[in-house]
Amino acid sequence: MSKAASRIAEVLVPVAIDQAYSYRVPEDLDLEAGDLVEVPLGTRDTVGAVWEIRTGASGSNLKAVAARYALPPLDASLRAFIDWVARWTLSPAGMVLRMSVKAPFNAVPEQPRVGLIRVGPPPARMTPARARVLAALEGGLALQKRALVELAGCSASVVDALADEGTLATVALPPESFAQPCDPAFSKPRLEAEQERAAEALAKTVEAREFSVTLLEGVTGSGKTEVYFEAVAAALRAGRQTLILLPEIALTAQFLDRFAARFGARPAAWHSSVSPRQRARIWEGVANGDVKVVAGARSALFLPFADLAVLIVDEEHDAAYKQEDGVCYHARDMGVVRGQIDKAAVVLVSATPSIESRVNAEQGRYGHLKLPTRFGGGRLPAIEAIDLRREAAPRGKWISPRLVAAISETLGAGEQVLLFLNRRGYAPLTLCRACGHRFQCPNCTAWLVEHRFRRALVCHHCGHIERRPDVCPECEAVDALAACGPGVERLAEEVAELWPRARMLVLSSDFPGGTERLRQEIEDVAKGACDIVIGTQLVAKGHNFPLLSLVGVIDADVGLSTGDPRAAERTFQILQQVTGRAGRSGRASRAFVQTWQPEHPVIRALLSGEAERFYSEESEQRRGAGLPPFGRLAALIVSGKDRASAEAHARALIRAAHALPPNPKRRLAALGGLPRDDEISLLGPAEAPIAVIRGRHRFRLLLRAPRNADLQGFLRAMLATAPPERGGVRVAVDVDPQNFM
DNA sequence: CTCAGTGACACT
DNA sequence: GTGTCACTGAGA
Repeated sequence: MSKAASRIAEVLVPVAIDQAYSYRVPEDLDLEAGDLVEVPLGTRDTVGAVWEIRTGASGSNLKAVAARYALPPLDASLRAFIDWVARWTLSPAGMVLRMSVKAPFNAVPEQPRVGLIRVGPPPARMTPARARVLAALEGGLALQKRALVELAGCSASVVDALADEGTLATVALPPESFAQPCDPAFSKPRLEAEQERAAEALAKTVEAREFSVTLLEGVTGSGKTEVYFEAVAAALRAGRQTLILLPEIALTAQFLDRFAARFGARPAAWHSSVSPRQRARIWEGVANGDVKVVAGARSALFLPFADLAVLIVDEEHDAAYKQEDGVCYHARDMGVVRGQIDKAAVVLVSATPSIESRVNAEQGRYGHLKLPTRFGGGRLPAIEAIDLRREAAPRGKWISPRLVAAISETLGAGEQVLLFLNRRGYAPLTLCRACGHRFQCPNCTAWLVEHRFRRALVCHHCGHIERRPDVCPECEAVDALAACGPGVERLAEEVAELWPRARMLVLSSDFPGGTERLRQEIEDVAKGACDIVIGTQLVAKGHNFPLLSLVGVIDADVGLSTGDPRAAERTFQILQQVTGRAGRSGRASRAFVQTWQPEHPVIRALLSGEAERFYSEESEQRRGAGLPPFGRLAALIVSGKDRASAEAHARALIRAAHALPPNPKRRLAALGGLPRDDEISLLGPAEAPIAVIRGRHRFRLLLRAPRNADLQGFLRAMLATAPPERGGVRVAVDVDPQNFM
């Protein structure tokens, strides 16, 4: 009945399953570990990756592998990485695999690309929208319909109508541009002695062909990018591959062009707006080694590199490296692991490194290269504090007289101004002057933020939105609602009053038109398309605004008292980054920081330029509190539609933790106090839902452990003994969470 | 009695 | 993640 021995493939499928499933290998199929195959799963056929081939006594009771895809196999190091990430994040291995393999299968079949081009006379009836379409096609440019619609800001039907009238015609476009070969010798810049030393040191770590991590810490404008490009050059000379990770928003044409100026071609770009077709091609090119350099957002970390030599994490402190949904991971930390498994050189780059990386460098776990001065003799802006207790703005205004004068002066000199305020919307709080009613989110403890443009009150916590009423819902007073405090919209109002002739742009994450449009706007600003930029934190992120010579921080204290243990670090980083935006092309520049608490350690360190002092004070505090990087943290987020069942489940988890076998290596510490030796302490229980997001009540349990404790082991045991999730209750695990609420 | 909507469950 | 099955409540 059964054969003596048959080959069995252990196949991991990209669904929420933690183990590989066993399939029989047909006689005529030659399979190896790593091969991508099609296997039956339930009623359907799905993609899978062969995790292991073994011989078994009988495979006749197993389903058979259906086929092998003609794609490069996942090599042993990628498989090891996927396993490692799954264990670390406590996610099903299949879900981690999914991040690696979905690209080549999502591609739509190659379809000819068509563009629209102006061929005929203007239409009989001209409208503003039609005019914008024609303007976009000025100079015989051919654009794809989607791009054209976006650029002209009109609907697709406007374009269709113009095509019907014969004004526009479709033409075939050449296939999408693909990664061209990069030349390490294309245009090597002249580096200064300091940069050159750092560049050589990085190139050496690449040439060593072994795992290493180096923190490249350089002030804004110190030429960090040019320095790490030399590590890329070293990899290219060896014919090996490079991955440059960037926060999503920093992946602009500006960055890609800068790369092209050095290497003669753009790298392969990998981010959310790259088409599925292009993704599939990049995936294959990376797997077979043809694509040498990828510049990508965090998901690029899971690409199947054939021969990764160097992995660069630019702006390594950026919170955007944290993936919050699905598999919860931090791309910087997982990048270090990938480097270790692939025996690659890892380079962490920042002007304001995370405390974690800084401490690792100081303790000798990472190499440490510093670039303390600006390239080309450029000077860091002089930072001045404006003590709002003495120099407040007039009532209902937010720009103090001294900053107003500086702005006028700068505009008069034809230079750009950046005003930074990390608050979206018009006003962070609305209250009734008659009865004192404050508009609060029905779900969260947060105030509702007025968005005047949208005429709405919005919760920035959970997304709840309601119409802004004219009448107080409490006392029914008419016209008594008062906006309290500034948001960027309100600041824009003030700027428009003060400098009516200045060209102004508000950049915030709720910018209408999405990321692509935002990227475009940022590039226009860099070219001088506006005089005053008002921005939330996204303006702090690694863009060059070469014409900028004045930065004004409207309220430096926003975010200092949020209860998040990383609040001080975040504020320091963002203020350092945003004030560093000024004067990058060597012109004299200034930064003004308006604050209510000039003696706060973060503000003091910023003003004195003593980053060292901030880092050592903050590290000491972290050490004292047992927080990362000296201790470890994990959060369990319990969510459910029904508040009571979610809360009950959170309590059941706590009981499960306390009921674990009395293992001296894994004792639960009493609440509060520091975990000693290898104890793990449970902070909580959360008495109230921290938020209600999309109708789900979320509770958070926090676990704190010493650095060497087996936190994952503890969590696994805790989850295994807890009652099963039911009643729509979900538990998400976040190991070493970056975000607290 | 049917049908859409919801949740629990299994998938080799 | 996704398809299936059982169960629920609204409507003919």
